[in-house]
Amino acid sequence: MPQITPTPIKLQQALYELMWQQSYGRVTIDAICEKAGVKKGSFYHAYPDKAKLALDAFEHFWQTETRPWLDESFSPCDPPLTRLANWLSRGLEKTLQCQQEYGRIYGCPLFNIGSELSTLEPQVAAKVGEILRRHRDYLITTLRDASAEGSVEIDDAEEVARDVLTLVEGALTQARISNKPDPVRRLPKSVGRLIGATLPSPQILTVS
Amino acid sequence: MPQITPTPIKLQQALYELMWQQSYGRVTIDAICEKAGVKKGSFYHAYPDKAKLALDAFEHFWQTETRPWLDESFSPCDPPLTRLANWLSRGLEKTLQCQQEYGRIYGCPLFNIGSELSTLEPQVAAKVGEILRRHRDYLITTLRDASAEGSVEIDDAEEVARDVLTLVEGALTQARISNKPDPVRRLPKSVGRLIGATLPSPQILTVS
DNA sequence: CCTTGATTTGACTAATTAGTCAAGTAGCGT
DNA sequence: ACGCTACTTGACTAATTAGTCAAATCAAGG
Repeated sequence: MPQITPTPIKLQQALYELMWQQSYGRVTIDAICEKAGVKKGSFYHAYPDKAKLALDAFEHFWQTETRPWLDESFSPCDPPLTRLANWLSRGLEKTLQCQQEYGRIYGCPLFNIGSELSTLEPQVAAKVGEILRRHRDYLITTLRDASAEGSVEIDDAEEVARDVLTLVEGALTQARISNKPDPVRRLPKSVGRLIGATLPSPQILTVS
Repeated sequence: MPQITPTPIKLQQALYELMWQQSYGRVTIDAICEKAGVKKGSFYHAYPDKAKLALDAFEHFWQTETRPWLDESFSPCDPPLTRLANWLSRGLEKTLQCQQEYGRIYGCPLFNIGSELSTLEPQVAAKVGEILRRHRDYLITTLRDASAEGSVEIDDAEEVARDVLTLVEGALTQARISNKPDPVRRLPKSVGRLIGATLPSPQILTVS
């Protein structure tokens, strides 16, 4: 009879936020425990090490935050280019919100942590790669739709989707390094250039 | 009468290589010293801490490696789009060489370390930003030349240069995360898409 | 209520690591 | 040769950190 406890999730959230704001390597087990309000023994009862926790942390964040967000941004309700515009607009929104809340731009944990850990924790890097692939799938679908609709001229939607994601993640990293939102602000124009189209202004979405 | 000793440079090289292959945070002072063949006391004689060493390490690598490399790749001898093609071709070359030599793709230390340290060591992040700017200047010049020549149609060379650099750095990071050269291999096509032109095949350059 | 197994706790160990320092060495000008 | 200063060394301390463990606690079924 498996008892259910909030400890693993508290640990996941704690590590996720800490490594997003700082870096994976800088976050100690003690810091995770303190943030999660949990003692170290409980950590080691729930997880054998930090890397295993990171795997769950990424998956949990994907399921509870990223996926719903992408589902809404890329709703087939909207015309394909509007989906792209919405996604970027909401991304900028989040970036600015982060800046306002923490006085700092943290960018996207996937790229930051993935790059930091690629040589040190291959399993975590693989997880990051998998989640990036999930992102890409939204773009592939959207670009295919845009192509079918005739609003862009694209030979290989997958190729272009890769480029778009690379550009967006790169811009988020630039924003983190420079602590300025400008690279993200420029994205609609940049992505437009990349796919050879002008993105429409995003449909305004009010948070419920 | 300032005595001159190779210690600082040995330390710079050691830290640079180690943090490129692993991460900044994972590299200990002891590891730097061992790699440099120097005792810890000498480290602290030369530098007050790791961050200050990193500043010099980035500058030293720029001066001795990156700058000569870019100067040659972007020689105004060649037509602008050929310069771009050369740069990307040599970048791929380096990536493959790295893979062959170390069995791993390490990407570009600027993005990796810059992103890792942006919130933890602002001075180092600022240095990274500065060096990225130097890279960008090569691209701005090149795109201006291309525009003047009429081989591309660009309204704002600086904007596009930013995008190109973002895409390239993003691709290098993708390559590091996935440990595959494909994102770098795709770059000529991707950059071509971004600037709305097809890059020529690179001029073959034999190493002296 | 009582048992059972999951969970939590706090105190513990061992290892790693940053940083210090006094003593020694090496190079250079005079 | 002498003295000055830059540099090097190895041994040291103090702090941090990962990981362990036996005992305590909790939650649920019988």
